[in-house]
Formats: sequence, C-alpha cells, structure tokens
Amino acid sequence: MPDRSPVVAPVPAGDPAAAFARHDHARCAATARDVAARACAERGLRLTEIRARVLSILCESHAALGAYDVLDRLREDGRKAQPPVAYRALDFLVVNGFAHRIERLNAYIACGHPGDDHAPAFMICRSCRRVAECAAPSAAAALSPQAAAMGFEIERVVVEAEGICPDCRASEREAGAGAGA
Amino acid sequence: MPDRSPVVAPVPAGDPAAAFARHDHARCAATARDVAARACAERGLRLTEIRARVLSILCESHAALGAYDVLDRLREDGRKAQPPVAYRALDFLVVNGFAHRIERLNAYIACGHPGDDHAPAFMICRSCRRVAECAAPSAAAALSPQAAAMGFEIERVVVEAEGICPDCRASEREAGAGAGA
DNA sequence: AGCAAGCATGTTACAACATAACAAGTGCAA
DNA sequence: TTGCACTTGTTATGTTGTAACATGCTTGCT
Repeated sequence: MPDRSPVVAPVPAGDPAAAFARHDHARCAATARDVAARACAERGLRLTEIRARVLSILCESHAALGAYDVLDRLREDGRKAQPPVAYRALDFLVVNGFAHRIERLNAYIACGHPGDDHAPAFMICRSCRRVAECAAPSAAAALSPQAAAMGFEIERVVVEAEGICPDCRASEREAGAGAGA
Repeated sequence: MPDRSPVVAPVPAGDPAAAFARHDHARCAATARDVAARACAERGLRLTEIRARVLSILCESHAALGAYDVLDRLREDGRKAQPPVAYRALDFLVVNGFAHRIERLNAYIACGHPGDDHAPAFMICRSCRRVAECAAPSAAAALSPQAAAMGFEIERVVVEAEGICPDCRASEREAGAGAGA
C-alpha cells in the first residue's frame, strides 16, 4: 500500500494534482470550509451544523465517499441519523457547488474550487477511489455542434475519466513483479 | 406528449440524430442484431438466446432501460428470470461493445455503432430518457495533458451530456404556455 | 410577546439497483 | 465418456436512494 500521508506540500492546494500527491491537506480542507461559510453568508444560505459536518467529512480525504459512508461517520459522532439526513446534506452541498457527485461511483467529493464557476472533469482512481478535479472547459463546446444539429439542448456535461493513480500504479507494478519473480 | 412513432426516415439509422427523430427503427434494430450476430461468430462469442433477446429488448427504443426494466420484459416472455440473468446478459453486451451503460441513469442502451471502435459520448434527455450516441474522439485527448502532469493513467472516459431533446422541449414549451395563459 | 411562514431535521418505510455464492445444465473436444 | 469451460438457474443479501409525514427551529411581522 503506497504512502499517502498528507505530510509536505510539493503542490499547492487547489491544484488538481493535489489529490494524488502529498500536500498540506489540513489547509486544503480548511480552505473548502472557509469558502463554503463565506459563500453561504453572501448568498443567504444556511451552512447548518450537519451540512458543515458533512462537508468536513468529505474534506478529510480526496477519496470519494458514498452517502452511507458519510452516514456512518455521522453516526460515529453520536447522531442517530437516517439516510435522508446524509442525502439532504449532500444534495445541498452539490446544488450549491461545495461538493460534486461522482456518477461512476455513486459517491461524493468536496469541491476543489468552491466559489469558482467551473466545468469540472474528474480523474477517478479505480483502486483507491481518490478523485482529482480538473478543468474541462472544452467538453460542452466540443459537443455543442452535434447537439445543435439534432436540436438537443445541453444543460450539464459529466466528464469522468477512470484509471489508475500514480501511487496505485506503483503498487500494482510491485505486486506484479512480486508475483512474476 | 410528443409523437415519437418511428414512421418515416428523414435521418439514416446510425446517425446520432436518430434517437430524437423519426426514422425506420425496425431497420435500426435489425442492424444492431445482425452486427452483433456477425461479430460474435467472428470472435468466437456465443450470442445465446437470452443475450439476443436482451439486445432486442434494448433495441426496441432509444430510451435507456434499467436492468429491472429488462428483467420485467424477460418475465413477460414467460421466463422466470432473476436479477442476475438480466445483469449477466447486459454485462456481456456492454463488455463486447453491443450495448452501453449510461452511468447517469444506471441504465442501458443498445450501441448505435456496434463493431466500430469508438469513443462514445451520450446526450441524455432528462424527460424521456432517450439517449443519442455521438462521437467524442477528443475527450481523452483533451484530458491527457492534465493526466500526464499528475501521473494519472486514463483507461476510460465517460462523457454524458444531460439536457432536453427537441420533442420534450416542445412539450415543455406548450405546458409552460398553457400554464402562463 | 405571540404567531405564522418557510426552511431544516427526525423518522418510518420502502423502492430501485446490484452482486455473492453455489447448483445445475449445455456443448465441445480430448 | 469424461472432463473442461461456459452459461444459466436460484437463493439470499448487500447497496443506493427516496416518498411521505411529523417535528422543530429561525425569522420577521404585528
């Protein structure tokens, strides 16, 4: 298992590569919460205790968490929460741009660029479930001629790349080498 | 509700626009089955009765069907099928390129270009669940610089555009106009 | 203060999607 | 004719998601 401890910061938080590289994750998480708090204040949204807690749970790592993973964590806090509690909080965070749903995994991550108006693409490691959020400004543009030709009106584009992150690839290589030797 | 009867053929089958336009759907479906039968023969795969039936069910329309929808249809045939039967057949069709899974809907469609090696993108109507399959040759290319920069190895890219098809948009307009008047 | 409206949360119950595990049947080739 | 690989049958259960209604909290009005 590769070492993924968030110790030093060779990449700045907010960089897409942060998901797969060591970085100051405490700052990375704190930023997400601060931005959310500020945005809610500005936009008249209520970042309630549960919502803040769910965001903070998502911020604990760059791995995607299922709604029931989040629910388990809420229960570890001593709450007796039922599924709708987790789904409502996640829905609030997604709708307001503080988190993203990863369709491929039926799971959620904290947004890496909260506040920015962005068209994200995701790189999903099939082994560790960590997800990097990248810019995909061209996706909708690339499809719009075809959409226009058939009279289809695009409202949202999901771009999710599945593959293997550097750490897990290294692990697979080792395992393969070990088995082959 | 818009008229979607597959009567005439202003677009050739295989054209992405076929999903949302009137066309000779019988031919469209027959082509998919023929191509699958031929490909299976060539590649030593077995297009068994169940698999062929599931493909034919998917071919009945361009709307995405959930695994349980397919299962219900199998049961209407008189089979006493259980969920794994549907999932196995769907899995066979997807793995071998005769159908696609739509992640956004947890559902399946027949492939519009079986046999071709293709990088599909999908246009999903949020109202009628019909799905058009387009070419998205550039998606992986557009992401690969970012992937390379972070050492991520892309294996597959999912591109799904959600929106509203011409027929459903027309319906919404009517409904809106009716309510507004 | 009292109260009403709107939003958030608590809770029950269930719907929808998916797979593990093992048994039984089928077809093909050594 | 036996054994192997693959497909299908079947049971049971795991995972993800939501409808519906009760309760409680905040805010603003009078």
